[in-house]
Amino acid sequence: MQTTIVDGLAQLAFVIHGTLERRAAEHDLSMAQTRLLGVLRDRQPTMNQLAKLLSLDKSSVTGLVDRAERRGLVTRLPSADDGRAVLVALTDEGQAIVSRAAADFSADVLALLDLLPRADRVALQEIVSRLLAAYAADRD
Amino acid sequence: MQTTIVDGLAQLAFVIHGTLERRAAEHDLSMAQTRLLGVLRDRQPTMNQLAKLLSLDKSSVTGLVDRAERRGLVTRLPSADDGRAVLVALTDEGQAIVSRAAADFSADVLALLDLLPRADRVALQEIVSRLLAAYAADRD
DNA sequence: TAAATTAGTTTGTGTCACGTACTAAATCAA
DNA sequence: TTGATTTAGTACGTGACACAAACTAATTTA
Repeated sequence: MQTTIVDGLAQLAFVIHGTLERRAAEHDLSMAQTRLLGVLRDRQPTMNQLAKLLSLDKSSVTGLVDRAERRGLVTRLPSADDGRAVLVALTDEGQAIVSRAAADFSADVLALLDLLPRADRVALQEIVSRLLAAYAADRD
Repeated sequence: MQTTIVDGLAQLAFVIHGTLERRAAEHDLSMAQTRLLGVLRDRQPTMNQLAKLLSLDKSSVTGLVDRAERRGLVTRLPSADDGRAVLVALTDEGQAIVSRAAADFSADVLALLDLLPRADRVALQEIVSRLLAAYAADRD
């Protein structure tokens, strides 16, 4: 059966995805909110850019940002360049919560990897890097 | 800041998860519906067992199965053992659609892996197998 | 400068997940 | 055996989420 590697990767993807979901939930974050905060960690995009970054319809982003803003995790700022545009940024609280969730998630994944012998960890990192690079190159 | 192994694995998990989501969507299946049909491929559980398999509240499963049944993908059957229980099973159409979606997803993941040199593919398969085995053993 | 485009919100629809309350069947206790 | 409790499943109400279509306001373009 050739599908072994497919099943394995799918299982691994679900394990990692589930880990993130669980850790995010501990901070009362849904996956949608988590993705929003994650994207805003090193950016201050417009609503439109945000929609592209998250692969969502712009009307979906309005609601997502509304709820995050209501919780004090993000702010809407006017754009200096374009009077129509709105910039979205993390608040200090948003910054703090996403940092904590990311650290928790990181610890979980590192603990998972600690189950492997060191040589496997090193090899896995290299292979995954190559795979993602090839995937990115292929997506052009 | 370099890309860490945690980031790499998270990215890979999202790529694979997104691939499944996209392929499922081509068959008008949400992730929730896809998980439902996937679980029913080799089982005919009660609503209660289904809730445990999917880690959902039983009231959530009622709605999920309602919508799948309305689309003709699953059926509710009476249980011979327990007059309260309801068995859920795939219809022929449900079977067909989940098989097609699984085949499409499999093809995508194999195409992704084809971007790697053969030695990497082999190594990846082995490492992922070991990782999942260790994870399962750890979960006892 | 009038027309077309773009950014964002509003509104309406559907899915999804949860908690609570409910009905009916099965099990337990006395 | 029968009355009380537990269990399986559904109904209902709420809220997050995602989309499409219609709308307003600002910016470009012709």
